[in-house]
Amino acid sequence: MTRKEQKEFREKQILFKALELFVIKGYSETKISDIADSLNISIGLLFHYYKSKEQLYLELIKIGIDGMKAPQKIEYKDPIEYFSKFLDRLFEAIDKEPWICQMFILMARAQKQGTPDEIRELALSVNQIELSSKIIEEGQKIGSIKNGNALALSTAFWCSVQGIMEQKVALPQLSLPEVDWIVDILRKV
Amino acid sequence: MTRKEQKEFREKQILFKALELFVIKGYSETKISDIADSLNISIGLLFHYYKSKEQLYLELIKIGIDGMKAPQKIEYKDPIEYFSKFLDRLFEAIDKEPWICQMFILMARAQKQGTPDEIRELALSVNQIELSSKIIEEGQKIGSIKNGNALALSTAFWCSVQGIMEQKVALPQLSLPEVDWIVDILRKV
DNA sequence: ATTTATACTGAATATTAGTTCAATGAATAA
DNA sequence: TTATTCATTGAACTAATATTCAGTATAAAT
Repeated sequence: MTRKEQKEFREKQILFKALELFVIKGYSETKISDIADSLNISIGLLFHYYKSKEQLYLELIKIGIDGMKAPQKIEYKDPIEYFSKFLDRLFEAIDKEPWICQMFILMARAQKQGTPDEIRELALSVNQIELSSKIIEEGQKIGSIKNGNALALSTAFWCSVQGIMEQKVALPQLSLPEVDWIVDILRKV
Repeated sequence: MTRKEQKEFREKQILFKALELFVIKGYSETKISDIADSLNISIGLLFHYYKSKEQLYLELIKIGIDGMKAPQKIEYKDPIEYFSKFLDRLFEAIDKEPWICQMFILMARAQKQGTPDEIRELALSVNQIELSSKIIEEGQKIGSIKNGNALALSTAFWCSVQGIMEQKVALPQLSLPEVDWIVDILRKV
């Protein structure tokens, strides 16, 4: 393996192990030595690639933000269809790539108190709840989404999705619920 | 104030401040000195009442378990009505006593990885999701709750409730969503 | 009034975990 | 081939924070 390859390999290896451990144990509860040990590398080597634990967190959040900013080309006539398709794709992606579920959770947690300020602000820069409330308002106009405060509806929807992701990580054996069950939070009966 | 009263006062004072800080900052991120400082007492005094930080966590979880085990005398004909009433009461209680919301979150978090084993197992001993799935099955029989894996439905429901509680603590200004929106996860259309 | 128990403090200590660094050997460039 | 760069390690250093403790003041008991 060339040095360039080795570097890229290590960087990714460390990053993804950090993501995994940050999510299952929590950021503060994860020791640098946990990451190093589970990769069978020295602590010194980890610091050779990332200058601090917080830097590692930061790099992950940057990746998460890039992923969320990538234009989601979801075609839809009815906004309900948008959320339905979104969840379909999310669940499908998670089945194939567990790290997507982990990233989803990391981003959500990073927005909360207890996160280093710089990181928290970054994570807060992409606000899924607010974006969705615009689409919800469309749905309310055409009568497919129930009426009421769109922001609160969006909050209920995303909280539900996040809660399910958290559950998935805590108890992987548990099967994901039907997409329709979650979309029913929005759907007008 | 008599010594007995003083003792009880301090014990509660410390316990509830710990609950508040554990929930808004996270257990690991909360320093013993944070608790002591915000109560204007010395660190030594805190250790006079509780022998360790983990002990404090344990005492809180015990209280949480007692609260959940207290028989919930909710009268209902239709299981949907049970969940509706349950949430009504929960939201009402939270409005009056913020610590109930905090306790709800602490219990949920304690069940996840990253928690000291002894505490995690204790928290896992009361499983709201499993209990509710029994009631959901009743509702499926009489046709008021949508069909499908009752445990997964229960999971979706409780994840949603938990997500909303977390949101409430992170951003208290945000208003709670309508109870009906959440119950719609269960309701058969 | 004297003694005893305990609420309380501030400083000292212990422990944990993040970070630095000098040394080694292997890959790359000259 | 020789020099240089860099991946890697393990031990040392440091910072943060949990925990202990000797001492003081005050309430309770004798």
